Amino acid sequence: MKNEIAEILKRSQLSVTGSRTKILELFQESNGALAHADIEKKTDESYDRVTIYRTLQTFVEKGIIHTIPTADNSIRYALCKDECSTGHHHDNHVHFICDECGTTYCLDNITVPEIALPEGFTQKRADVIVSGICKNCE
Amino acid sequence: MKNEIAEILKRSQLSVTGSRTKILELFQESNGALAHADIEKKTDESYDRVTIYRTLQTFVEKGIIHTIPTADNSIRYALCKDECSTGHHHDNHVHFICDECGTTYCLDNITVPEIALPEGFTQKRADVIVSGICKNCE
DNA sequence: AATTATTTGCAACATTGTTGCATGTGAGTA
DNA sequence: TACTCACATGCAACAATGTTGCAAATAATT
Repeated sequence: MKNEIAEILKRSQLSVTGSRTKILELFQESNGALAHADIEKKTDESYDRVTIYRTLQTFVEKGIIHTIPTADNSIRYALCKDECSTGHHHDNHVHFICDECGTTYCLDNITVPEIALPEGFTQKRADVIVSGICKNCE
Repeated sequence: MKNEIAEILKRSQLSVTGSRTKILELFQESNGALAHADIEKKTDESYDRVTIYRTLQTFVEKGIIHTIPTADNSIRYALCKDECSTGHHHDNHVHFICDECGTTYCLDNITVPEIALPEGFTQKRADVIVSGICKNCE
């Protein structure tokens, strides 16, 4: 388990450090999306706020996690599936955000439909954000 | 023109004031999405920051504008089409955000495909965020 | 024109995110 | 294992963004 995490970090040419290991662990456990604030809480404030910001940035750059667009202004992050990092294709994500509890679910099994863009527009990425009430809040 | 704006405000039971008229005007002109910062600039700082925040909140509540989810955390707003305010149906929006210049386009002519949600999830709204390079930046 | 309800601006604060720099730690090498 | 160097961390200070309470100003109603 810890080994697996170390592997991921090394593959991305990142040093294996306490904060990175811990944060990656959190993502694997949570199985959903995390915002900066969530991570701060779950790590019990053992890491500096700045470190968390930088770790998240690094992870995004290396393609380990990706951001999820939200309408309230809190960036959320989720683990990338393997395909993300290949770069051979569009990054497509479907997420569900609960209006009630704010939990963000990755709906990986659903495919993003193709969107026909007007002339001159190039698509790099497509996100579908469905919001409403989740199964725990109904 | 000004009359039309006053009409919209009255229909929502809002007093017709300088800031509200001006901000609504901006939305009608821009024909795209605006963030708080854009509005501050375009109004030449003649209105207090707080007023702009509150005006935007009010407009959202009244269904005059809607928020657009973004991955950088800056909330953007755009005018609602008439259907928005009826509430008889899902609110569906397709937007294109340019990675280069940040301009947000509303792609109203494109329909959001139906997303099949897992059991227990209720959809209130669906946003499709396509990002990439727009026609001006290619 | 006077009254009332609403809106605005100010001040103060809270939250979120960024940058520079000194210190500490991990990874590679002798 | 000890040494070196690159990189990661924490701290401090700052910048941007958003919120709240309250008094003054303005719009709507009579």
